[in-house]
Amino acid sequence: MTLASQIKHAALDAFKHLFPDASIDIATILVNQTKPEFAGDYTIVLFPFLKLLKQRPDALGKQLGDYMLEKTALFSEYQVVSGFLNFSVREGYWVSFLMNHFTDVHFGEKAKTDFRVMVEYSSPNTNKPLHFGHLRNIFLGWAIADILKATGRQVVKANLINDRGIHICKSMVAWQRYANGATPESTGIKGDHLVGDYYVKFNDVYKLEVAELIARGKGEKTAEKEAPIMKEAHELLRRWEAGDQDVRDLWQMMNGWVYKGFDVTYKRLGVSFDKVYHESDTYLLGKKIVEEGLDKGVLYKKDDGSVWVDLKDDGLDEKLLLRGDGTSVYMTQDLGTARLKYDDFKLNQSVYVIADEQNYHIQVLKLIMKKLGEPCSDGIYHLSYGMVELPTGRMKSREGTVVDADDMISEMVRLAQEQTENSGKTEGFTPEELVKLYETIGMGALKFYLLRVDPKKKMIFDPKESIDLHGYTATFIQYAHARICSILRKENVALMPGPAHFQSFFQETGLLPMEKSIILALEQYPVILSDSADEFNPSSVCNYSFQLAQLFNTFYDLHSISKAESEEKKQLRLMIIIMTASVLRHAMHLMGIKLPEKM
RNA sequence: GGUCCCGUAGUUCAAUGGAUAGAACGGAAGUUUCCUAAACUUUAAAUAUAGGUUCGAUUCCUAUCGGGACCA
Repeated sequence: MTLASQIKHAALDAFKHLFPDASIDIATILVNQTKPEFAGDYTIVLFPFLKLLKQRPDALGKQLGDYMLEKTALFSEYQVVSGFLNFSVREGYWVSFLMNHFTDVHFGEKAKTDFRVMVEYSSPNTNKPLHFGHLRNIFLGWAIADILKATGRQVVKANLINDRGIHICKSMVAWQRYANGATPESTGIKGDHLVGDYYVKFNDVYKLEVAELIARGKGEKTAEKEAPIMKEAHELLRRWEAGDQDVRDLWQMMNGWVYKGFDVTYKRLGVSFDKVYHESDTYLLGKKIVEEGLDKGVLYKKDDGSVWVDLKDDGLDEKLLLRGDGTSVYMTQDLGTARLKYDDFKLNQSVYVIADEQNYHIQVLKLIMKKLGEPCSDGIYHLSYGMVELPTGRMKSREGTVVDADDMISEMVRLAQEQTENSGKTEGFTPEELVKLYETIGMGALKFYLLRVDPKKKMIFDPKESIDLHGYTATFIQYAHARICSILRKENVALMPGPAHFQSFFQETGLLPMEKSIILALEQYPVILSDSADEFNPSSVCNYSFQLAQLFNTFYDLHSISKAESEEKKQLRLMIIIMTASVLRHAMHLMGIKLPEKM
């Protein structure tokens, strides 16, 4: 049990004993870290209980403090300062905590349960390459999946590829018309980019054709409908749905190029999936579910044959589920996929990592599933994240303002190289090691940049400003880690030595403030992890890791480890930095970020 | 028109209703015979506005002003 919750329970006991008549919920007991300007380590806020217990702050604090001091062995002293009860934790607690955990590479994790959760993330369309926004999605999905895993869930990482629909048909038309059979092999262009180029080409041509029709006197709406290239795209889609072999072959070929391209990017990002779904496989199941819904009377048909669900009782609107011509909409295939996911894995929870522009869509999906009596409807959780925008607003592929993911990765790695070379830190590395190092620093910076912000908040990225490698960054954490490793190398201590390496001769040694601060921070890691899982928020892990690295850097500047005042101090500090490095590695590993041993 | 989200230092971000609102970048001033200065120390600088609830509000409620998303 963590220290904070031990204190809560101790306080609850004290309340029960001192005020047997009052009933106090443990949730109302607030235990905070004591502000640095006051003496103490942890603080109980007394205000919530004053009225209920008819007590003055000082008197209540004294009773509570005396009782807890006597009944537990945790505290050395306490002070009451205007409604706050500040406890100082015994040094022995910190030292034995450190000795018990400093070699535990799984520190912070929870025991495995059989709670099964799927995290669907990435989920690209196959008509264009990944962009900066996708990166936020991918890193979030990866991080939250690993956080859930570390806190005891069985996790399935899933990717749902939107491989069918008008968008890919647009690329197909443009390719047929203008590519002269160009392939990734013949052009040397990465497959997803090649297909994306023809998607752009489609829009260019489309614009011209519309303009021409308007010039010939057509209205704008009509022109947009009648532009030949658009009609061709719709014709392709119709033939695709009808199973036309030529169209299917072309579709398969071009999607194949895209998948190859995506795989290269995924590999470089260091992410993978346990299960990949394709919407071309699930949309028919979606139609079936809609028909079942009609039979159950949950859904209804309008005169034109279209199928709807009425959500007015839930404060929403009517929602279309099948068009009059029987073709499906996004919602249809999402219903199919949702059931398939459940059937495949018997999930307790199904997490969708999807941008907040689809808040309404997911809300509706969940509601419809519930109405249809689908088993996993309550388990649907929308990990909704804010879009990544440019200072000028949203990225728009039509305006060419999209920041490409592959470009961004290369740029970050290049930046890492540039800064490493500028600071003259390339000595002692082989060329291969340097390549690896630049990749580690560049990718780390990119991931951290996108994960350090609360997912719910939209973020603004200015391509003119490069992502920093100083301050609140992965680089900062990596550097702290490398410094620790450097010390351990010089001291001939393994990164993860056995406990036997250290003698248990620590008594009350007189911890320095910085020594205690770091141990205290380390002690909190399990809470950070568990909260981050509960809130689906990796940014708190980033935040914590940065603070821990900051503490270490301050400590490092203030106190020598290898030339500590005594052998005992040296041993203590070695344990502190071993555990610090270990926790940093653990936390960053969950973010998909590597920490070098040398940089 | 309807629903929802967001306004915190110059900038990018923190702060389960709790003590004097924290960081980072940028600004100013310092630190290298000493374990990696990608670091450390000091310093100036912010809760959009007006009400309300509360012992206590950046946080909850109402209105206004600004920004954004979605649904016809």
